[in-house]
Amino acid sequence: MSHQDSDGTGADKEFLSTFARGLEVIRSFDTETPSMTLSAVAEKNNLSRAAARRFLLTLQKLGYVSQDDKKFGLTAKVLELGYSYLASLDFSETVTPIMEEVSYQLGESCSALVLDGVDIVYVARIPRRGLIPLNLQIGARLPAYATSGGRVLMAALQAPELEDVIEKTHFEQLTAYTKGPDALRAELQKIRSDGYAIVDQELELGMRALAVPVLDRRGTARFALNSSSHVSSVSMERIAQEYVPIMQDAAQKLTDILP
Amino acid sequence: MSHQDSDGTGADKEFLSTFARGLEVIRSFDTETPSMTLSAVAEKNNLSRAAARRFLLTLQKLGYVSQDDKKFGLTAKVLELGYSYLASLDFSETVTPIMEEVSYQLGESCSALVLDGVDIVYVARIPRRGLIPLNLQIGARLPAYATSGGRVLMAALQAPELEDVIEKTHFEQLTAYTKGPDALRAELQKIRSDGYAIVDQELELGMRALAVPVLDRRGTARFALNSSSHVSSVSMERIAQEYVPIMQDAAQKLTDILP
DNA sequence: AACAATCGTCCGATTATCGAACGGTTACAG
DNA sequence: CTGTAACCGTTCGATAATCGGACGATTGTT
Repeated sequence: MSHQDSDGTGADKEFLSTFARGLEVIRSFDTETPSMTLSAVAEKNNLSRAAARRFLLTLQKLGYVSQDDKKFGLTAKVLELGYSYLASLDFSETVTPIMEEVSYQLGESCSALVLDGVDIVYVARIPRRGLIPLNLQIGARLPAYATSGGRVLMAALQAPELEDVIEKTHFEQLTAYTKGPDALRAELQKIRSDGYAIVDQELELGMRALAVPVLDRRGTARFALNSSSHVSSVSMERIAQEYVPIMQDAAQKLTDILP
Repeated sequence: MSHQDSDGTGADKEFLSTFARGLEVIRSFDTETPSMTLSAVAEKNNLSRAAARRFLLTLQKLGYVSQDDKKFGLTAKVLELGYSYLASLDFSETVTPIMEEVSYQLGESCSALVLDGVDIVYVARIPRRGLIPLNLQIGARLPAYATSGGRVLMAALQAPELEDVIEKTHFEQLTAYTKGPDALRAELQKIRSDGYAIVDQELELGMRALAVPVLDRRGTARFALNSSSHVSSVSMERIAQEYVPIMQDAAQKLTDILP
């Protein structure tokens, strides 16, 4: 027996498969199948019916799923799991007010986001009044390489981690302006010296976005603040000259606050 | 028979304790302890260090936790778990636009929420421009008994379920206006005949809230729409005469859309 | 009434999980 | 640079947790 895994069986002595499978069961509920019968859950997760039933009963006893006439569905309690993460960030008291101030000064939405693999994930958001073009809620994901927030966070990575992200990224020509890996590397250099990133219609035509990194006192990037606007409402020059100082000011305030 | 547990040991043949303990480990990360050493996790969850390590390594391999110099912390990926639930509601395409319309017409925030135990949980939200008095994000909880949304959803429950909720509720005199269990029962009767609920400063002084139930075509309440405003901005009469029809109109539109 | 498609339950077989014990690392102090 | 403290990593036999095939019960349908 090898003590390393990576053999086909994948059986790792310190991998709790029951736990991992249970998490998969939670994730197997999605838009297409918001509620499933026991058998459907079993099939979707490659479990025996008996096993699927054990997972569902466990989740039910814990309050994470409810049963409605043979069909099982998630309850709002599963949001508490994600909430553990948001609570561990502890934004609501300290960070949100500063973001509201930014949103007010710019007259635009303002979001906080972190890097997770090759994606950015929204962790806080102050929306702009009016119809929201991209309806991004907390937990929403976008590809890091094509977003301003993703770029400032990538720019803050160490070389090996950055290479890892770039390698795993699936570069797609989302608009005519979307940069590829080589142009991205050059852009990251610029971002490092500038201290902010502006992305002009690379994710979606008509949208411009600005982001700055928020560092803690040790100088490590904890998350990014971003704001996006329509091309019609603001020029690139105005973003660089008016928006950037406001965002950097907010980022500095946050640095002073963060533990 | 005796196939029921409820003996002290609690060992239930169809309860996957490894899974349940793993979920607890996720939830043990909170605002006070956003990152913990292996030993801290073990202690907080009454696990041996070896066991805690297995849970953490499993979570790490799945990408839900990351390790930073002996300290473990959740990653943004745990939000995906909660996202399974939001995806299963599938609000973003259909429900949100209607809520935006309501928010625009009323000039107030508009939220969608569901009942989970004795709490309501926000599942979608269109915020009002300006400083938000209660900064409620998706996943946030409030006590059902003192909120308009909670009341319309309680009013829609069957008698035994309703009794269960009332019994489990911890009634607190949150403001001078907060109703107790008896007044609540009477109020629920009124809500059933009116088809909407207005709560006047029972949760927080200065805040009034209106909610209507959203039914599916079979007539079961799926969630509630709510809107809250400052006492200074709108009278009770205006809520009843102007706001209610707009909300009920939106609820009807949603009924036609829902599967 | 027979059928099909579910779910619930049981129980011996299997293996996943457990934890005590030991060894290693780092940090700090004398 | 020895000693101590506070961590973490690893191992392995013991044990309990989990598995799943088989059968029975239920429900809805033709």
